[in-house]
Amino acid sequence: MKLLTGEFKNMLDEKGRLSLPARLRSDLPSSLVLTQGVDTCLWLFAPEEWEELSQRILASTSLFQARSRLIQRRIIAPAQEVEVDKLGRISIPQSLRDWAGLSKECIILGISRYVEIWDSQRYQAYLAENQSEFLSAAEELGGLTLS
Amino acid sequence: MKLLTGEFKNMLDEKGRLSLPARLRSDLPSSLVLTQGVDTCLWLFAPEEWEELSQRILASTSLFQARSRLIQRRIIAPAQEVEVDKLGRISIPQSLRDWAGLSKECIILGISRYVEIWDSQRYQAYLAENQSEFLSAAEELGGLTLS
DNA sequence: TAAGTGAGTGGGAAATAGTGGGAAATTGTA
DNA sequence: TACAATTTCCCACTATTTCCCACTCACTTA
Repeated sequence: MKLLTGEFKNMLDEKGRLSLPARLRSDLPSSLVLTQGVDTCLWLFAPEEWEELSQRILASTSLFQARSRLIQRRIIAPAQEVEVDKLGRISIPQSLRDWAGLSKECIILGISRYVEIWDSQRYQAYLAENQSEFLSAAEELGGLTLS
Repeated sequence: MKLLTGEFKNMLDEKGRLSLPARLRSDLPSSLVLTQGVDTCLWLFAPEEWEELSQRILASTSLFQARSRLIQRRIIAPAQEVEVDKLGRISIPQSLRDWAGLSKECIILGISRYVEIWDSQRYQAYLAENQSEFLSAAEELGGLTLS
């Protein structure tokens, strides 16, 4: 699969539609799966990727364990299929919009195998809060070098 | 790949384009990957270098760990492919321009396997702030000798 | 010193991407 | 069954990006 990365800022319109950045769009199919992410953002997957991820989650969780049910309810349950319209937009269901706190300005992150959608202010706050954590995580990558 | 070094000062034009210094250009392919660096600068890689680095990062991080997501969002997500136009310029996407605080005067650093792009003022400030840190880091290299 | 070459800068025109809004269709509700 | 509300489809406008070319300045070479 191609790169599928980049950080973009697009506006959610009054009808709850969001343009996918052209650079990401060209590598995505016209039918996608949108769900709640682990932080307060939405995750957008190609159907095959979602299929694989959800199967793996289901395989490692059980109906009879509280923690498992939590995971299933938080990740699997909210998933909805969305279509890319012919101008390259998706319409984000109200429930997901509310949950992620999307107001108008959104940040769209391509993370190689999937896409994240954040409310712009929340994302800035998230980065600010985690700046020092990031720096120490980066130090830990110190072992990685350019060959 | 050849040694890719040198410190250059070029101007970002009003459309967000930056000339790559001719000396670096001749050793770079016409398609490159630009992303956020760990400090407030941009990193520019040849695609193969980036491919290798990003794969190693992705392989050592997980969608389900907070620190991993932070690394992915800060390093992997902002990466975008840029083309060198036939006059040797790259067009720096708005989001990266804003993030690195590039206004007009930019410093371009060749660092052997990759290139850094700094806002001139920020780079000066960075050097000034870290002068004593540099001196002690140099001391630590004491074991290294010529030969 | 003058001409030639190469590097960097700037700007116009065309193409593309993003945004907003109307009309039709669908859904839910009374 | 009729009405209201929401969603979907379609089109138009505007801003941004991309492509192309011209200009200037500095350095080299004759």
